[in-house]
Formats: sequence, C-alpha cells, structure tokens
Amino acid sequence: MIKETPYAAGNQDQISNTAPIHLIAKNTMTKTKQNTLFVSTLAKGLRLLRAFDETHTELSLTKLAEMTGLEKSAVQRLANTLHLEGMLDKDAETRRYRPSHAWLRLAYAYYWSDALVARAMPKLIDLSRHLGETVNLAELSGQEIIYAARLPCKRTTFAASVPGRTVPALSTSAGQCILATFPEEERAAAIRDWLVHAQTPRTTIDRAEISRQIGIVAETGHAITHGQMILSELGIACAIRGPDGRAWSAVHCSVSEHSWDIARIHEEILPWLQDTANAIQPLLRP
Amino acid sequence: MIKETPYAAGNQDQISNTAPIHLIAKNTMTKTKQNTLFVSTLAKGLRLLRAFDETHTELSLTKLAEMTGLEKSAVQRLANTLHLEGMLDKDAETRRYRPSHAWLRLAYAYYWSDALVARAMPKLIDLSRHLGETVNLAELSGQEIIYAARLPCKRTTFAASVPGRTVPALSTSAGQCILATFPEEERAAAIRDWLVHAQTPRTTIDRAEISRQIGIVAETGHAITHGQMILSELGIACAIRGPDGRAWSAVHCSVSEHSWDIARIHEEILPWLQDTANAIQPLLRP
DNA sequence: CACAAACATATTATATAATGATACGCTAAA
DNA sequence: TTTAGCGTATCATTATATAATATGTTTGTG
Repeated sequence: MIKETPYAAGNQDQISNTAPIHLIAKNTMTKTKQNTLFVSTLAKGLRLLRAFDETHTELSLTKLAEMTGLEKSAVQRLANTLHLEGMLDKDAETRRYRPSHAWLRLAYAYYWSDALVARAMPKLIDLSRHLGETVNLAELSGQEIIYAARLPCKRTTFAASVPGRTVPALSTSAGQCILATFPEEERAAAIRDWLVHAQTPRTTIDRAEISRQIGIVAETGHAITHGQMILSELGIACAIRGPDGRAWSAVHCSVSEHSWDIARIHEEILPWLQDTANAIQPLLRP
Repeated sequence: MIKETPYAAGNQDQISNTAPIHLIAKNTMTKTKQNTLFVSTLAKGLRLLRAFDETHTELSLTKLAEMTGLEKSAVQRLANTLHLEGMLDKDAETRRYRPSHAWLRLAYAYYWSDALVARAMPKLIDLSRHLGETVNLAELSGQEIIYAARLPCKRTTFAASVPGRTVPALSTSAGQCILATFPEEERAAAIRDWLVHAQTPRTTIDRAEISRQIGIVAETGHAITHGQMILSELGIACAIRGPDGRAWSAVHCSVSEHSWDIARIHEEILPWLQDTANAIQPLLRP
C-alpha cells in the first residue's frame, strides 16, 4: 500500500489503464481546464504502444489511428518518433509497425526494480526442477494477476509460457489465494467489483461461487482451480505473505488434468509449493 | 534486412539508441531546423523510461533530471504523466519513481509480435528438460545480443535468469555463431567496429582473437565461450539460419565449468542443441 | 492495362499546449 | 533555528504539436 494517488488530472485525454483503448477513441478532444502537469502528447504516444497486444502484433498507420482514436497525422508523427527512438520496428515492405527489442529491454529494467523477483528466482528454479512442472511468480496488478516470472517445464500454450501475461485475479488460483489474505471487507468488495471474464467454458463467473471458493482457500492456505484459463489445466497456488499477513503475490504451479489428480497434488506438489512461498520473504513493494 | 532507414530527423533532441543516456545530457537544447514529423516531447518522455536499468531501479525527480539532461520542470511534468498513465509507480514515502507492471505487459505484447519466440518456445522447453541445463533464445539486436527467452534450470546470477538482457554480440557464443553466418565482408566489418566490453577479467577484447574464434565457429557450426560474461560459465550456441543461410538468432546453453568439460559438451549437449536450432525454422523477421 | 481505392508520406498556417523560470512548502540535516 | 535539498505548484510566453490538405505510392479490380 505504498502507492500514492496520482495528481488529479485536468486533461481528459488520459485514459483509464484497464479500459480497452479502442473503445475510448473519438471524444477525447473535448477540452477541460488543462492540468499543466500533464503532457498529453506523451500520453498519446503511450497509447500507440498499448495498441499492440496478442491479436495486434503489427499495425499500419491507419489501423493505429483507428485503434487509438487519434488523428491520422498525429499517429504519423508519433509513430515516426517512436520508430526513430527505437521503440517501434517498421517493416519496409508492408510499412507496418511492430514492437521492437526495446520492449524487452524495458522488461529487463523492470526486473531489476522488482526485488521480489530477484528474491524468488532461485527458489522458483529449485522448485521447478524438483516438481518437473511449470511454476510461476504471480503479482497482483490492479484487479488482475500478472505473471512476472515463468519457468515452463512442459509444453503448453504460448500465453502460458511467456511473462507479462495478465488475467483477472478472481479467476486464478494465484489471485484467489492472494485475496484470501485480505481483510474480510476488502475481500468482499473485490469479489463484488473486480472483473471476471469467461476465458473458457469452465471459467467460474458466478461471484457467489468465487466467494465460496476463496472462503475455502482462506482456511486451507492454498488455492486449486480447474481449467479457468486453459481447459484441462490445473492451477495450484500459495500466497507469499508480507509481515502483516497480507499478500500481494503468489507462487503458482500449472499442471495437466491428464497426469495429475487432487490427491497426488496434495502429496507431491502442495508441500513444496507452500515451502517455497514461505521461503520468499516479505519485502517492501506494493 | 527488412528494416528501413528511419526518416532523417531534423530535431536533434533525439538520441542514439545504444549510447548511454546520461552521457548525452545538456547540449540537447540547441535547436536546428525542426522536423515536423518528430515529436520531441514524446522522445523526452521515453528518455525517462530508459533512465532505469540494473543500477538505477528507482529514481527521484532530481536524479531523473540529472540523468536525462532535461529541465527539472520538464521531468516533473513528464514523470507525472507517466505515473498517471500507469507507466511509472511512485513510492509515496520517498517520492521516487519505479518501473511499473506496464513494462511487463509491453514485453508480453512484444512476445506475440515475435514469431520466432512462438516457434522456438516448445522446442526450447524440450531441450532444457532433456539437458537439465539453462537454455536461451538469443536474437541479434544492433551490435548486441538480446536474450528473448530464458529457461533457467540451475541457480545462476539474476542477470542470467531474466529475459531482455543485452550483451555485446562479439563477446558471446550466440553472437559469434550468428556472425559466423554473415558474408565475409560484413563479418569483418562487425569484428572491426562493433562494441566489446570487458565484463569479466576473462572477456576477450582482442579483436584479432575474436576474429580467429569466429573463423573456427564458421567451420564447426557452433560456438563455445569461457567466462565471457560470468566467470566459470561456459556458453554454447548454435545459430538459427534463415533460408539464405544467414542467421539473426541462436539457441544458447549455459553451463558451469565445474560440472562440464569440452568433451562431454560435445557428446551430450551439442547434438541436441544443433538439432533444436535446425528445428526452429526460418521466418520473416529482420 | 487502366482506373480507383487505400494508404503512406510530405507540407504549412494556426493556436494549442509544452516550456522553463520562479515561487512555495515540506523534510531532514547542521 | 537555520539552511539545504527536493518536491510541488503557478503562469506568461512562444515554441511546438496540430489538423487539414496535398502529393506520392502501392494494391487490387473491372
């Protein structure tokens, strides 16, 4: 809880972080009292970066304009700037832009700034070697879980093997066991308000059911979910608690339903998972 | 070689990608003919992002101003904007800024845009499981190698276990075996001009020696280096060639000198490494 | 092959919006 | 208590981003 509330912003060009960009568009040009501490040009540039995702891996100028809701010429200038600055690669043939290696460099800088990752990494490596299964370090990021470190051991979906993926906290074992450490009231509010999204046919979207599950998690100290994000995937997670007992991260293990059942998970995975989570000590980060 | 040369830039606020930011500073304010396709405000914002690295994990406003060479007030505005946009976290006590989770989200978007990673990932997982050793996917990025995907199997340094790290191509097995696939002339130019940096006491900085090594690599088809980046580390790499025979990426394996010798590497690692590299087919990316 | 549509690229007048100087206030050290 | 250092806030000025438009280039179609 160290994060502070950002300055109230006068310029409404800025967009909420979680909302899908392409839904905002257009009406961003209505001006209000300008906050001189907000540089809208920079914010617009960032919108271009955020336009890229799983389904938009390379974008033309016009597509970029469409997605960001910015003027064609603005996009032209901003994209060109990002290209010159090495933030976007440009395909000479198709003239389309793509994320550059600089995006990975930023991730590298992030890793050094997140003390938890440094702390966890060696222990996660040991764990994954011992289990022979995929383990992840998950952190709470708003209403979502972000997989900060991933050690895939078995072939799996691409989404499950690269870091940086975010999923609704309520729909994941990691999110559930983090929430289970929250004080009653906050937990209830989260269960009521936070986003859920039916990723698979088996994703639990009933909030009462989610509440019940998290209740159990709070008692047992671990969470197990079935096919919430990927069918036939079992997610097992233990929270990493801070000194106050509250967690904002978790150790997560992902296995296949076809090779594991609940009994074996309890015997062969949970003890080691719990151990690893405990061993990664509390730190100062949000 | 699909990348195109960016527009000539009129505004010299922009900085070369590879040069250390803090060395540029100051004299960026001398104006020239403005290129209207270059948005200097955006470029300045990016400078703030790039100010963060291994050694600068959280920065105060004044430190940020010092490092970027920007006015105190400019930094104030830009940092505040980045904070509002969710690109920088702010410690409420120390008032210092840090990379946010958004940096990992960008990395995630990058991964989807890089078809090679998607292609390589399952094969790298198999390889790392088979060898029981750390394997990486390395891509050429300017004069450097960037580790795009990392599958650490043994405890190692933090730098060697997170993706996004860049190292001089000439000093790494991955870089050497990529360069070995280049036409004679280009290779020579690279050996002559590209940066090298004495990371450890054992890093080869003699370009003649590097040239000799790459010559051998070109014949054998693989590269092995000793303690170039980390003492007691052996790096083994095989290039991933495109249809024209030229490579811009490599599969890399990192093992400890204490548990491996050259003979065993030839027997137990190289065949599988080579196999994996061959199996990851040519794609269209730069 | 010609024509049109779609898109990228380039230019310019205009006023919006970034600028940087400065002042204020807080905290911690002297 | 004073001072230094830093973060925060304000504002007049004009540099700089803007959006409209024109030009060039590629792609696809009748």
